[in-house]
Amino acid sequence: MNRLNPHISVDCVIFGFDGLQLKVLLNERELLPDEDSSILSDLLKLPGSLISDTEELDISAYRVLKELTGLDKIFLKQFAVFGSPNRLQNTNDVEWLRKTSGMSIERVVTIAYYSLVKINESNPNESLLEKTSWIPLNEVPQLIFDHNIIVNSALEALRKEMRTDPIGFELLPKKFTLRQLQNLYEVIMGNKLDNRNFRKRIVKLNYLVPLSEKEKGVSHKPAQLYKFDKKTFLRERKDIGFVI
Amino acid sequence: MNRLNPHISVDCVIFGFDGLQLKVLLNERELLPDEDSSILSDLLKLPGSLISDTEELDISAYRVLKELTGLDKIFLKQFAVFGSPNRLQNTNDVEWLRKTSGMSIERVVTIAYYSLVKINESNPNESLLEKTSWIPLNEVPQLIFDHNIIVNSALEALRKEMRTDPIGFELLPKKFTLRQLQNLYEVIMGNKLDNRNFRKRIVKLNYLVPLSEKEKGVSHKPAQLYKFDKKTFLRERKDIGFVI
DNA sequence: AAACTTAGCGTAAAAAATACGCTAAGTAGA
DNA sequence: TCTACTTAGCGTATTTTTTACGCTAAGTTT
Repeated sequence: MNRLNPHISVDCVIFGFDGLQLKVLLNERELLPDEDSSILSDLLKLPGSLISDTEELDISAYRVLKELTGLDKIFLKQFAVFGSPNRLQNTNDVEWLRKTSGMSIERVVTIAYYSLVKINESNPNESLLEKTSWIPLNEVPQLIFDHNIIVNSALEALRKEMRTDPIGFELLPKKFTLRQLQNLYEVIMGNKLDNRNFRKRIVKLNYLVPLSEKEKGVSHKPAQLYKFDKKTFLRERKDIGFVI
Repeated sequence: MNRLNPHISVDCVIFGFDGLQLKVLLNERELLPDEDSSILSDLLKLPGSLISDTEELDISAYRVLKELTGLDKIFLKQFAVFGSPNRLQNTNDVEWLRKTSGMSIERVVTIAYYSLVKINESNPNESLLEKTSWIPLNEVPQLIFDHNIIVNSALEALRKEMRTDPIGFELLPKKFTLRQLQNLYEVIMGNKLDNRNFRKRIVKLNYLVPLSEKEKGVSHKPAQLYKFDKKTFLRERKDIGFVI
């Protein structure tokens, strides 16, 4: 990696779904030698980095993701930019940023991405394991800088995208049950769905293919596993309407 | 306005609709003294500016818009970021940028906005009038830098947004006919709609209110004028579904 | 007055969304 | 092995929305 550009960064809101809850992957920011952790409340941050000066923005984001999750072909979407002149307010945090980057920092415009990760397939970098954790969305504490705003904004962007694109599968294992799929949509969109009608809706979709396998290790009737066939989806995709 | 930040700019894709065509507002970039215009093909550019170092990003974009259209309460949406390390390739253009900004330029990350303007109410700044023109989307020539890519990307973002939000009205006069509305959606979404079914769809919407006025100056039966009632829309907005 | 264009109303059929009843297949605990 | 319990999974009837298409009315232009 080349020289860092101290004016522009990328931050990633990494979403994961454990079957019941939507979670987000957060980093601890290291304490500075002279900091007293007991009086600091915002020690968690979004994974991110200043960009390298010769690097595509998306590649910067992928780099951050790869370091953290060990995955490299994961869903990534640039959804907003945060560049308020005074978004770096907390002087402790600015000091931390200055020291860890080794550069003098004035204003940093950050390009925000959200990413969807199959939580069970992700394999956090061992060395970072202790400093990284999946936090349920409704338990996210106060974060560094404006990172709470970025998380909320990412969630809205995700919801919006889910209304028009089938990206939910990025959060599920390759083989999933209809129950998992339904839970996912219920949690993210925030409304209950009728079991039976949901099912009927799925059966009509040719790009959701039932496998000849069943769920294992559950304490009730095991459900059929399905997979998402992206090719079929793209081929059959019908023009959705529009709102007036 | 304060000191400029030579690393970050805003660019605006300003859309307008004349009743039949979707157009975009473009600027001429001035010739440098030693340039031969006859050998240059890309002399048009998107309106934009390096940001001021103390300015919110959105405010920078509004500033550009205000200067160009004389309007200040217009629809503006940040939709993408373009920051490829080599997006400023053409050396003539870089030289132009260097001279007009008075700064040394290396890599510029641009925050892209699109804006929707009521074309008949806009009132371009007199001094800029000669250097600004509305170009139909399918006649946009080769532009400076990566601005063609930005225009195409803006159009896609606009289409996507129109599927879920009633933003088309931003492009129409306050009082409009159903024919105008239908033309607008046909042009942007790229498909013909049935006259009669379109009409029925509208009548059901309480936020599209018929006025007691009719169209004037047309060579056929004048149509009823309608207006968009945003308050009613927000109040009655129903949860739209989602794609799986 | 005739030709023409767009506005505007209506009806029937097809498709999609909703509401709800019920059985089947498995697990866990007694 | 029996019973209780949980979730899977199929079906049907009703309502709502979308689609397709026929037709008349009200203006303008020649």
